[in-house]
Amino acid sequence: MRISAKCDYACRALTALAKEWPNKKPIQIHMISQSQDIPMRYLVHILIQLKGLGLVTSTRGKAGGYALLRAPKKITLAEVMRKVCGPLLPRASSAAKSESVFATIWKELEGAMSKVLENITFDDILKKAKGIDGAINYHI
Amino acid sequence: MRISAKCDYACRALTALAKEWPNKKPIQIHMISQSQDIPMRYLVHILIQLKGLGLVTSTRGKAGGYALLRAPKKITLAEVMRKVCGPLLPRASSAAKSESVFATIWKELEGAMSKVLENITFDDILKKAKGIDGAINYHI
DNA sequence: TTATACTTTACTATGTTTATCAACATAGTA
DNA sequence: TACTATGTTGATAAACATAGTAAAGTATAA
Repeated sequence: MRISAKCDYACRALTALAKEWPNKKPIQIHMISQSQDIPMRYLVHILIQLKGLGLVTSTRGKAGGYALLRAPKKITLAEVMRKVCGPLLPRASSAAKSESVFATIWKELEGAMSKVLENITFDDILKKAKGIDGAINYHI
Repeated sequence: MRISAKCDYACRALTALAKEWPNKKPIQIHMISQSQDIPMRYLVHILIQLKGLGLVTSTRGKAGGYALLRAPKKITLAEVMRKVCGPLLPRASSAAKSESVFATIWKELEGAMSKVLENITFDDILKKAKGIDGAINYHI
């Protein structure tokens, strides 16, 4: 089991947008791509999805780009993960088998994950990032 | 993010074997396939992997088959998941990016999952399954 | 009108899941 | 020993999902 690249990218992209909150100026795709080291051509699709999910808004034309639709404090990792990565349960579980022991266990596991992710907002992530960047100072 | 069918199958197969513990007689692949509703040709490969991981043993020839190598009580879901499904972290995370905020968060998440899974042994699963089978009585 | 940046569609590459088949190993029997 | 039924092992390939690329289309500020 793995967190997909797409999910990781989506979270990192949202972090980049959260950094600018509540500025009015939108951020261009290539900026996000550079700062977060995400393949630009792929990021395009992810941002469109995030827009469809009601997490970000977009502006076209010159000085266009993307911006958060809500305050970072109001966006939890749980919401993003659920929307972008989908549920934890295996696809194959049929109706009959949904009564199986493991259906119960996987749901229990999903609950434990949610508990952790509900308590992390993108405001928290910004604070954590500042700590790491300050200590290591890796980026230019 | 999803629990792969393979992981789900592996757990169900181990449950089928756990039911027979500590009988001496090995269980054939087609028996496991039938009772757990797992595609037989695929199950073959999963069992070979489980054998390589030191979870089960196999006997060839007439009356051959598979059996657990340890008591169900001594096998946790955490061990199986870690071995079969691999780590939670996204593959793409490079060395530089491993210092990223999300690398930390994904590890935290993995820890929360482990805590749940460490506390579930295949003995527990057998008991749960009995409860469900007894109540619903779905299988022939 | 024009440059710019988002939007949409189509395509390629890679990896995972599942199915098929031939080769090999073992136990029982004569 | 040789034969045979039964079952494991391993290689290969089709079907599908994911990850990433490319380029033409569309909206908007200047």
